[in-house]
Amino acid sequence: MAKSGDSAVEIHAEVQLRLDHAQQRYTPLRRKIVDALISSGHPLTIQDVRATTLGLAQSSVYRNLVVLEESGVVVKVVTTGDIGRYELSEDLTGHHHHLICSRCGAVRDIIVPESLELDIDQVLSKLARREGFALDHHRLDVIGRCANCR
Amino acid sequence: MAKSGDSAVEIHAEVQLRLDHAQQRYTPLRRKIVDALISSGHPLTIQDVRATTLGLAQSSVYRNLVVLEESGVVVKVVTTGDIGRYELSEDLTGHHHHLICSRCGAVRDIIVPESLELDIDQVLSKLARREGFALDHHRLDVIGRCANCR
DNA sequence: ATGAGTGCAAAGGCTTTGCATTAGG
DNA sequence: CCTAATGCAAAGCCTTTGCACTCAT
Repeated sequence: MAKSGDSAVEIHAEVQLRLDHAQQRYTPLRRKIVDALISSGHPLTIQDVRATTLGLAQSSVYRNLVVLEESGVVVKVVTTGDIGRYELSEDLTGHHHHLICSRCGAVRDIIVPESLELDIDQVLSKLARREGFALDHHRLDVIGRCANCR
Repeated sequence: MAKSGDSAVEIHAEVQLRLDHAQQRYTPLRRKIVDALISSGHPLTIQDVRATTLGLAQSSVYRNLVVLEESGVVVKVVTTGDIGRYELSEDLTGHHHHLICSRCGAVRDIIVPESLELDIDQVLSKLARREGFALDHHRLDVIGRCANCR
């Protein structure tokens, strides 16, 4: 499986596999979206994605992101709730968290020490079990003001 | 200041103070909204709030939640991104985190050990500083499936 | 009387869906 | 050929705004 540090070609190969598995095609448009996500390095809005290619229908971007999401290639990132942002699945790029600007919604990826991740997972898995939840993953975000919005 | 464990009357008193400070009135409708949030014990959607009082205009709920948010009484909780949910500010009810059902969006409050909170804050404040962010707060959510949605 | 709060309805903004056209296997 | 993908436009859904009416000071 693809993992942190993979090159673009390796990621594309893994995306191909996942789409195959989901019986979906890896169309040029889907490849462009994945390329945009790879090169940006942070979650992109639909408009961000559209901006990377001229004459790209909005509906196509939405629909393809749905397909990519259902195939386990991308995930929707929830920030301030207004608009959706997408990034490559963590098992393609590595586990990380987000620094979110409460004013402009900008997102930057951050990585916290493995030891802290383990502590968090240990505590949360217990709590989830106690509440009858089937734990999927955790989300640790930092909310603040980015340099531009101070 | 009000803090974890306060009774409803103490919370109402503190809300009154905050609204006064923001030069806003504590109207019957606002009191009902606060009551709904106190008694529910978890974040409520606009429709949840409306359901607590008959013949309550949707726009009034939205507008009052804006006022309450700007006055530091409630905060908007972002879960799966589709619909907004609101809860009382943490300095009225105590710091906590959320268990979020990825299917139905249900939210339950959870409290993690203080020692873990401290570890998280220490790590995140460093990372935020490094990225030029003015840290406001952190958000640690557990995403999973609730007992009903397994 | 004067300004805030409320209800109703219309407008906005992001997202989804329908349908005809085009491309891929 | 036949199904999937795309573009365009319309529809949906949650949220915000406009406006007249009511309430409180």
